[in-house]
Amino acid sequence: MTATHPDAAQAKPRRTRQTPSVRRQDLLAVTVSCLARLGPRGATGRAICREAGVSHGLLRHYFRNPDNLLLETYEQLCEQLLVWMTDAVAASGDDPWAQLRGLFEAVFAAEWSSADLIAAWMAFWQLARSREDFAEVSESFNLRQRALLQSVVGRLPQGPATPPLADAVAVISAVMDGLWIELFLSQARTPADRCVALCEATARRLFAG
Amino acid sequence: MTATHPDAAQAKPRRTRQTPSVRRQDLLAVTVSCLARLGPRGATGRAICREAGVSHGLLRHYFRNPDNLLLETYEQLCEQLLVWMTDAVAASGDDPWAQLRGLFEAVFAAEWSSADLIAAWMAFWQLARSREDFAEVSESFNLRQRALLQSVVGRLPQGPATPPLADAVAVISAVMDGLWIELFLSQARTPADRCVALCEATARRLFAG
DNA sequence: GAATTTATTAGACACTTGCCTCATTGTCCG
DNA sequence: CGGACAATGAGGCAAGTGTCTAATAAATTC
Repeated sequence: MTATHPDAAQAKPRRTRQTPSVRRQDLLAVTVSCLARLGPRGATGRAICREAGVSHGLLRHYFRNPDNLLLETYEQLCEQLLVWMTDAVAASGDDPWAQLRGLFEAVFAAEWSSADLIAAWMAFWQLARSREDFAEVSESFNLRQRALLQSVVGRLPQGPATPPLADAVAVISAVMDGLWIELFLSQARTPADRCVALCEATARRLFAG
Repeated sequence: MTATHPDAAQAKPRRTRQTPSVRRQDLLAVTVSCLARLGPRGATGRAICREAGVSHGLLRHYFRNPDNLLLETYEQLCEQLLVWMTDAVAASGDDPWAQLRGLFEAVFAAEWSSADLIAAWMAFWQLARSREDFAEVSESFNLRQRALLQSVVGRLPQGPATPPLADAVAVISAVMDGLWIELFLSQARTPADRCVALCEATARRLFAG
């Protein structure tokens, strides 16, 4: 997003001898929006290039094939979301309840809970079903996300009837995912702030003292 | 499953004529399995016919087009799941807790919580994003499912700290959906009976007295 | 047993997609 | 400055898909 001269619009892809990262990143971003708007069926290599405003021949120049572009997009998305969540926790001070709330707010922040993004996410879930490489990325992300959640939940002060940690994490995780889906299916029915509130209420109930 | 003459089966005639309703139902069933195994991208009209063992021209004889086949499959699936859930509640006696447990067990029964079926379900969710007709089916199903859940949850005896009905329903529904997804992503990590137990524990906690 | 209906197949058409190859443009370095 | 080389475009080709039409064979009817 550096300022470029109007006539130098073409100079966007700075060419380094190594990796043309800008154009590449551009294609990755377009892939997400394409996946969200057209679904997995419409998000074809040519469609992505069309949307990105480049010729379809270019895809092959940066990625081995369209599937590989999808996979890399997925990997990047997972990485970004993990960083986003981890940062939110880290920025919420030392109180575990504040951290948990920060985590919820991060997940349901507008940046990550737009119906478009969730649609892309679900497209990847599906690809993970039928493709081994996507499944690996998905599994790795799940484990890491679960670990993050557990590290926060594990620090909450336990109440008299608090369930085993694994159960608590599973329930909280399920509520988050379920509300995420709900948000996806009907943005209006369950606004994001209500999702955060319901998540927190569920956690409080699990750790009530 | 109709009885065929042994010599007819042995000769493997290229065209085995079927009752319209049978063949139609056959195509609908194959569509689900195709969607599950190949994902939304692979579940093309021709692939479905291939898997069903009929020529691709036949699809048009029973359905307007492949999309229409998908839509009807979705409608049928929704209808069946609703009946399945409603029956489970009805067969659980009059105690609301028993009914709720019956509902959970129905949802996570092997018939409906196989990864294949959930995969098909998610494919439909995605189609609902980009297609109006699919969205209508999805919305209608959600409302009816929500109404069923609410009718059961609304009869539970309230505890001192029970949240508003709408919140309780939203949380329980979210946990169900979330665990469903979890089941889909990793069949091994969260077995069905554990899903049922977690759902029930969550409900008990909401209505603890 | 012939006539009619209809489930079913086969094939053709236009179109899209993924893969590939070659031409062109712009940039960098000697 | 001019060659080398990466970034990009354009187009061809085989394979797959959806739609349509015409030809077959099984079932039904008279």
